[in-house]
Amino acid sequence: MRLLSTEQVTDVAEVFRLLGEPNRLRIVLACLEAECTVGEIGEALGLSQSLTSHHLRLLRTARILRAVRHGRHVAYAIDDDHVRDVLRNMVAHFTEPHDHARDHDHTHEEEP
Amino acid sequence: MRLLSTEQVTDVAEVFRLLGEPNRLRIVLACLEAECTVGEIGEALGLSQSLTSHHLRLLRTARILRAVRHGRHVAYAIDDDHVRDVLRNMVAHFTEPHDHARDHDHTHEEEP
DNA sequence: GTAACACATGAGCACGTGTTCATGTGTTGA
DNA sequence: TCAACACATGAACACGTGCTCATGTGTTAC
Repeated sequence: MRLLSTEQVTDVAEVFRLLGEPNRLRIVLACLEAECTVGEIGEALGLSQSLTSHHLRLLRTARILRAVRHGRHVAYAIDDDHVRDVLRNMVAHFTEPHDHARDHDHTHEEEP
Repeated sequence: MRLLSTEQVTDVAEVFRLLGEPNRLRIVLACLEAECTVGEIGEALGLSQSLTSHHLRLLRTARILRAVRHGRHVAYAIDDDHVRDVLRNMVAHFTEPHDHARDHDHTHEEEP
C-alpha cells in the first residue's frame, strides 16, 4: 500500500474528525442518498437551526457536503464519493452482527 | 442501504473520532500492515513514550488495535478488518490526484 | 418597499481533549 | 533480590470544540 505524506495524513484525519461528531455524522448520513434541506435535516435530527447550519458549514468547507440553493431553501448532498464509500462500508460493518465479547487487554504470553 | 440506530451512529462516530486525531491516525496507519512495538511507533512518529501509550490505550479500548505482549515488549496491530478497509479506502482516495479547485459555496441558482 | 421565511454567522460559555510530568507495573538478566 | 528496561497510568494544564443566543443575509410574496 502506498504511504501518505504528513499533509495527506492531516487531511484524512480532518475528514475523520468531522465525521467523528455524532450530530455531524447523522447529518452526513441523512444526505447520503438524497439531497436534504437545512430545515429537513434540523427537524429530522432534532437540532436547532443554528446548530444545524454551523455543522453544515464545517462539512461544506471540508468539501464533504455540497450546497445548492433552490429558491429560499438550500439543499445539501454528499460531494465526495470516497466519503460515501467509507460511510457505506462503516454502516455495513455496524449493521452486521459483530463479536464484541473478547478480551483485548495485552495479557497473554506468546513467546515462552 | 440499511439505517443505523442511534447507538450505532454513536459507535461509528466514536471510531471516526479516534481516527480523527493526526497522531492517532499515524499510529493506526503504522500498524496497518504489520505489528508494531510501542517503542517503534514512538520513535517512528517522534512521539513521547507517554503520549504514544495514552493514544494506544484509547485505540485498544475502542478495539481498533489489539495488543500482544512479546517478552517485555508490547506489539500492537489492527484488530478490526473493517477499519483496515476504511483506512485503505481513504488512503487510496488521498493518494489519487484529486480536483480541489472547484467552488463549493451555495451560490448559483438552479430553478429560475 | 417591506414583511415573512430560510438559512448563515459571530460572540460567548461550558466542557472535552491532547499533551507533559511524574510515578506505577510487569519483565528480563545478573 | 535488584537493577534496568519497556510500557501503562494518574494528575494537571492549555487549548479546542459543541452548543446557544442574538443578529445578519438572501429570497419570495404582497
